[in-house]
Amino acid sequence: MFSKTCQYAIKAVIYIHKQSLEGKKVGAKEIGQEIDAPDAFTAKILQVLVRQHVVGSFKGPTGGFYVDKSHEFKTLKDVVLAIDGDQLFQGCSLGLNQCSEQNPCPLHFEIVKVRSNIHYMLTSKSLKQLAEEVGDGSTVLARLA
Amino acid sequence: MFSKTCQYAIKAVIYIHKQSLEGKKVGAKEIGQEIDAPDAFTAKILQVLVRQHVVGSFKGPTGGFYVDKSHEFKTLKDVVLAIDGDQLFQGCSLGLNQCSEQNPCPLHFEIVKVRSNIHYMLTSKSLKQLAEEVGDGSTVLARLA
DNA sequence: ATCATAAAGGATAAAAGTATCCTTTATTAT
DNA sequence: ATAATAAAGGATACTTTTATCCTTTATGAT
Ligand code: FES
Ligand code: FES
Repeated sequence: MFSKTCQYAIKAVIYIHKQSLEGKKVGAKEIGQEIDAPDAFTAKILQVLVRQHVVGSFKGPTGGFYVDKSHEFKTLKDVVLAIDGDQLFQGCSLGLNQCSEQNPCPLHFEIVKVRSNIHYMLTSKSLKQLAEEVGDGSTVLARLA
Repeated sequence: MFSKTCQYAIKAVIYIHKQSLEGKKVGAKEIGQEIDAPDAFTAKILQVLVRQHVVGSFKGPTGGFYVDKSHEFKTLKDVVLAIDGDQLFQGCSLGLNQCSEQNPCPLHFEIVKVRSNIHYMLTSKSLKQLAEEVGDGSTVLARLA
């Protein structure tokens, strides 16, 4: 459903939000450790997320990744779009050159429903809410091996 | 959502069903052309589907791929399981070592709903029905470039 | 000013997924 | 029996994704 890169991205963004709730900036290394992803690779992913304004970053000592008011309306959908693009939302699930209502593939009409669910999943909760759920322990970003 | 290989597999199986409706066996080459997939690669995928008893095959002249009574309860879900495995159905969408209700990732409870939709999509219609829809032109397996 | 820190960027490398080609085996038609 | 056909299998190549490492740039602390 999501590329491995995108899974990392989702977890990273939620973790950044969680730390930003406490006003903390976090480094790529720490993020990688917290979400159980290789840190150099995590850093690469974060570069993309910063370019797409999903999160902010600051260089130098006391630097790191964070979110502020300017990111408050970003959702998981923006994360997915930034990393995996719009294939999941726009493309034909069977790989036809485009998804078309007039010339549908055998899965089209069911896929439309699935997509609607996925869209809801990725937009209904704010990243802040998701971060709070991790904060209070009701969900987790990593698990012991 | 599905690997490219799996997209090919789904289209191939539906096409085989379509031809079997008319009692015809079909070769890998023809299948590849009809579903717009490389034929040698299509042949490889078909080997897996045959091993998993999703379709049948017969060697030699007049040979080819087909389905009969023994395949009548196979669904698209079996195709996806044969090619992509159970990651889509059982795995954690965020890549945690396993999906767990007790220790859920932030997307878990929404993913459960999405999965239920996907499961329905892949099991509610028989492969025969899907083949008929392609047969009567209401859906398509390929489109002109 | 200098140094330490952390993100950004570039260059590779390793692994997985996708694709091609050639040989072997089973089956049919002659 | 022989030749032709088509799937099965094996080896190899190409591409994309995932991952690592090293250098450069920006910033803050001293
Ligand atoms: S045409 Fe295939 S999903 Fe719409
Ligand atoms: S724990 Fe992640 S999907 Fe269930």
